[in-house]
Amino acid sequence: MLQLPYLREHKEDAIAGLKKRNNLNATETVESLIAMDDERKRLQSELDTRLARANQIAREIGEMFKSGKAAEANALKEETAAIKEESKELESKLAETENSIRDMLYTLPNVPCYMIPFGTGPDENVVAEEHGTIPKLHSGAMPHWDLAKKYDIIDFELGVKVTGAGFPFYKGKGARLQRALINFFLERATTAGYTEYQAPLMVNEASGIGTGQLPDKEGQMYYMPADDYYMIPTAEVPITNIFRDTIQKAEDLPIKACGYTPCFRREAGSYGKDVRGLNRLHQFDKVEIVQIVHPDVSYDVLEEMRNHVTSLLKELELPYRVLQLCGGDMGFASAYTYDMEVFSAAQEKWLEVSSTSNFETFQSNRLKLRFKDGDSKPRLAHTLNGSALALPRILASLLENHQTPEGIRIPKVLVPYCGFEMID
RNA sequence: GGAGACUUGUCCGAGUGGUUUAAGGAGCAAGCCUGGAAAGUUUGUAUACGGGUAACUGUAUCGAGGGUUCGAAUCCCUCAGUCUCCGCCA
Repeated sequence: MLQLPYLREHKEDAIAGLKKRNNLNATETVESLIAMDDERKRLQSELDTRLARANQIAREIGEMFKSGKAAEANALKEETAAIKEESKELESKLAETENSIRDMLYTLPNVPCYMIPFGTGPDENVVAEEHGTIPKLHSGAMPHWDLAKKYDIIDFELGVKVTGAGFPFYKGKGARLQRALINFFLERATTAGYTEYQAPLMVNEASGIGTGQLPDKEGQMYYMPADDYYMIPTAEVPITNIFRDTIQKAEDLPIKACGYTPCFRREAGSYGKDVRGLNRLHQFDKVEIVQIVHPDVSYDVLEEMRNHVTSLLKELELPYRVLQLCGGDMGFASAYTYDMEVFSAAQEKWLEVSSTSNFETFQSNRLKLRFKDGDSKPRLAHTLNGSALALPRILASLLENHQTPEGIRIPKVLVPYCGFEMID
């Protein structure tokens, strides 16, 4: 959520930035927010005047009762009736104005960093880095969904029977490989200084609001009405919300946290070959890394996180590229996003396996996540997160790229984690 | 799921309608004291939104939200959470 003082002081920058997101009427929105905020201030100070008077009267009445002047006290009481009525009216107008401001701010996306290019969609993302060579597959090479069947390591039909489409079973070496990947990713994250958490897989509404999934995008999350909980779409939600409503000490920054969780996404309306096999699931596994940092260093930290993610891909011997997303393709809360994609050799396409973003103060403002340097005023921290990594597409790419006529070769780095060298 | 007790500031803790503008203590910070430190002592020590160049000042916040009252940490209602006991349970 953007901050009103920021919108006031950097109005032109904010509007220009929002326009990078194809935001049709950024100017109008920002102008009307500022006007509503002026109104809010006016109402607030009028209300404060009334309340100050009412408090004063209450104190005077107290004194009078004490000194036995009950009659005078009763006379004073009459004055309060009018004040109360005015206060009530001002209060409800104020609440109304505050709600309108809040609703508008909730639906307003983050202002992209000044370095972010214009662009209306995925085609205009910028390739920031490419690494590795695309493997030449032997004749008879298969896409991962056929490999999964051939080696009996993933069962999509069984998932449909037990739950529904998008909830596969991993089986035998498939399951062990998943577990190996999770352990490998967690091991690398904790070595890099991230504290590991095992988080709840359901969150309450306040947490969904804190990281920006609510109130706008409840459609992407599974919802449990009996208890008013949401299944997490990413570990970012519980892990970042650990720090909601806190004031950190500057010397404790950066805070680095990571966690493995299954992730649940409804992804309504998806279909076709883009969602075939492991390409898009309703439940998938992911290791997430999160940092809470001082605003001065957040862009250095973003590069650090990018390097962390790409080093994993190198170790897994997967060809990858890093995209710098353009304004039109960036997520709602992000100021700057890198997407990491691996090449899936049999499908012959790039698959997104990580999205690593700097949210600047957009999340921390919603979360009320601040830090304090000595006696200075609390300031909003910057938050960042990244997938490190999402499993299914890594698995798809591993299976397809490393397939041989003899079986699927496990990258060396994973062998100690899964305990076998080939799936055959 | 049932019954009861409870939730106060950074922490502990007092407070059942009006000098509570939240006692007292601990911690922390600064000053004094000291050769230096400890002890002692004094002062300060929350957050949000306003007004003011500033000193300062107004309002709100005692788990959350509502209500009663001229006035609520205190009384009433709803909800959440913690603890104890009972029931059920991996």
